[in-house]
Formats: sequence, C-alpha cells, structure tokens
Amino acid sequence: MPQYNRLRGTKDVIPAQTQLWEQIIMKAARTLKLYDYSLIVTPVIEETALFIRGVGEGSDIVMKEMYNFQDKKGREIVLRPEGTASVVRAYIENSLPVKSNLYYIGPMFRYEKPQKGRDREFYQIGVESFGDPTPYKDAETVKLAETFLKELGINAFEIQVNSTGCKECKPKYIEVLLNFLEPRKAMLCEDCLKKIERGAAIRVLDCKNEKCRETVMSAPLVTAHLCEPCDTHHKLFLEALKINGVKFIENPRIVRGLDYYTKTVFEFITDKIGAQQNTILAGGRYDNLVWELGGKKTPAVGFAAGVERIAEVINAGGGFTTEDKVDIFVITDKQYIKNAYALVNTLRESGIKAVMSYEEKSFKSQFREADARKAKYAAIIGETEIQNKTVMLKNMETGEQKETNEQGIINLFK
RNA sequence: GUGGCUGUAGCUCAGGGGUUAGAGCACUAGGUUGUGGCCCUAGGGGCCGUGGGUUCAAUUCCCAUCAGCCACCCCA
Repeated sequence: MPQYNRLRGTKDVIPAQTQLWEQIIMKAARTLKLYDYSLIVTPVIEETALFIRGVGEGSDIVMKEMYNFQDKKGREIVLRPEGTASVVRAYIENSLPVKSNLYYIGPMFRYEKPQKGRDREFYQIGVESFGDPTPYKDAETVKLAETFLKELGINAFEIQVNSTGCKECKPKYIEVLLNFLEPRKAMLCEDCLKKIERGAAIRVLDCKNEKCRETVMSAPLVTAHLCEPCDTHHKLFLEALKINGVKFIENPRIVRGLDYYTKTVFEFITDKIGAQQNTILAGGRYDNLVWELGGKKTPAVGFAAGVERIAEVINAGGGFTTEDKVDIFVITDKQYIKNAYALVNTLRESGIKAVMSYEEKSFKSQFREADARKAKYAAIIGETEIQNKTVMLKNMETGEQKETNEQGIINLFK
C-alpha cells in the first residue's frame, strides 16, 4: 500500500487542535461584530499581477515566496500570499460602500523554508477598514486587535507602533538615512549592503546583526522626519491609543515587509512561543493601495493575525479547558443492543450527548470505555432493567447508582 | 535560498555490522456470574523515513533524497 504524506510546510489540524481553532474563530467573530465588521470571502487563487502590484515588486514575498503557476490557458496564477490585496481587489470590483469594515479568515501560502511558527500554508484572520483617514480609526484598529487577543486570554504581548510616513516624506527620509549609512558601510553586514543596493535601505533598521544594530542606534529616525500632516496624524494616533487605554511601545525601527504601508504601522509581539517567529499580529495604514490597484483614492487601515501562532500562545499558557465530556454512556448486554440503541436515539432527540458501543463487549470493557470518554453518567440496560422497564443510572464521578427511567434521565438534564 | 542537528511501535525514547529489534505510556482482552478509574497478567502493533553504495552480511557504516527542528533571511 502506498503511503501519502502531507506536502512540505502544510499540516493537518486534528481535533486536539481544532477545538482551540473553533474558540479562536468564534471569539474573533464576536469581537469583530462588536466593532461593526462584516465577513468577506475571497478566492484563494488570484492573478499573479495583483500581488506584484499590491505587495510590491521588491518585497521578499513577491520576489521569492509566491506559489505561482500557469493554469491550462497559460494564465499566471498565484495562491494568495496575504489577504489585503485580495480584499482591496474585491472592494473595488464589487463597488462596496466607500466606508466598509471587512474581516476575513483563510489560508495563505508562502513558499518559504518551514520551521516552528512558519508554514507554507497558514491561516490568517484579518481586518480591513476602508474610507476612514483619521488616526482615530488607526487607534480603534489597534484596540480591536488587542480586545480580540484578550478575549482569548492572551495578555502576554507587546504592542509596538511606528509611523513610516507617506509618499511625500518617506523618500526624503530614506535619502537622509542613506546619507547616514553611506560613510558607515564598512560597519554593516553583507545582507544590509544588499538591502541598500536594492533600494530597501529602511530594512537595515531592523537587522539583528550586532554591528548593524550598534551602527543604526544613532541613525536618524523616521518619526523625526515626518512631514507636517504625517506628524500630526502620528501624534493624534498615539493620543487616541491612550484614550482607548492601550499600552504600547514606540519603536521607530519597526519596518513592515509589505510595501503598501503609509503612516501608522504596528506589531503585536510575544515571547511565549519560544521561537523567533514571534509576531502574532501586525498591520497598519495603507492610504494609496486602493488607488494603486485601480480604485478611487481611498484611505484604509487593517491588520492580520496568524491563527497557528495565536493557538501556540494559548497552548503555551496551558490552553483552554474545553468541555467535551459525554453526558451519558449507555451500557448493555448483547441481547439488548437494540433497546440501548433506541435509548441513545431518544436521549439525543432530547439534546443529551449520548453514546454507546455497538460492538458486543463485556460490561467491564464498556465501563472502561465510558471512563475513557469521560462520561458523566453510565446508563445500564440489562435483564432486570428490561423486565422492570427501567434504566440503572450510575454517576461516574461519585459511583452512586439508582434505578430510574428514560423520562427520569431526560428530566435530569433539563 | 544558505548553514547545523535529527529521523527506530500511535507517543516519548533506548539499542546495535550478524538468528525472533526493546522499554515506558497508549491500545485490546482477561483477573466476579452485570460495573470504570488503581493494580496484576496476556496480547496486537515496527519494510529501524525512502533510494542507492560498501560488505559474506546493513536497521546499524557511507552517499543521496525526503521530512522535522534550530539559526540566518523574511514574516502572521
């Protein structure tokens, strides 16, 4: 018999994990509705050009991480590497209301080398809010993200915020930065030199190399080079966060890897996963993307959270105690299996989670199984019970048992 | 994409160039003629990741490959 295995970097999410996923999705949906967001579902496949235009030609995602292929007509197709470009495309294509609050959940694909906290297929829950240019919206979005995580019992994270400026001041800042780096090239690692060459000088700021970090310590900060409107926006954003009671850390060195961000950017970082992949949620404002993808000039802000990473954090904190106990395990002799079968059905019709073994097994085995399934009660139907038209009900925790009947059991669970 | 470590039962792992490869846990059955958890006994289950090479002989040594983990890179 041939054996088939998962493709590299993919995983099966089995019941031991999906219980947690159900919780994450349910709680996310509740919080999102509170903030007036609606679900949007877009295709997993899109034309490749959407992401080249949307995410940016120079980004790593586009340069080396896209799962792209040609379909039977030779069209360039890609398994979406992220959600924002798709949602923006759908927003434009469906002429949605200018002000729209949308959320999505689904798999994303990136052809990367897998390691802990980083798969080739992974799930994201994300939100995108269109039509509101104010910093209040930025702060609301951060607050929403914080609420979502706290609802899940996650408190061990740090919120880092920054502004990357707009298309007016960003290029000017990069020039200032280049002037600073130029005489210090000898101090930088090879990767950073490459970053400068391919026009991604800002990425030097978040290099983890010791020497680079030291060098960059005294580098000019973006926040000090924002144009007037961006600076005002940023200050008001920080103030709005305080009004919302959000605790944050200003980190002028966070740089998002996707090219579309303008002004506000933020990251939620945890130290609970025990891996280097410690960003569980990240996002920011992107005021030019809708226009760049062919829509009307529309401001927008959003974020995306990694479902697997969130699940990891929850598990690291002991996980959830989910109630998956069976209410009643029905136990019987082989000649009364049909009677037991009928009882299980009746109980279920009354909303009671009842199970039994259809196979002929000894009482001992059936009790062992009832125990393994963590049944609250065992209901025994044997010869005497059939004769008396009763059911022996045993409390599996206390060990007490008493004779009752079908209706008695149903009443017990009302 | 680069570098390092690892790959033996469902899980955690031991072992070792030569007959039938082990342990604990889990699983199944039994230890009362109708009663679980603890305990005891028995049992099932392994192409020793895959392919090739060296050898009289490979699961053990060598190479390749695949996969996982870690670091870099990057990101959710």
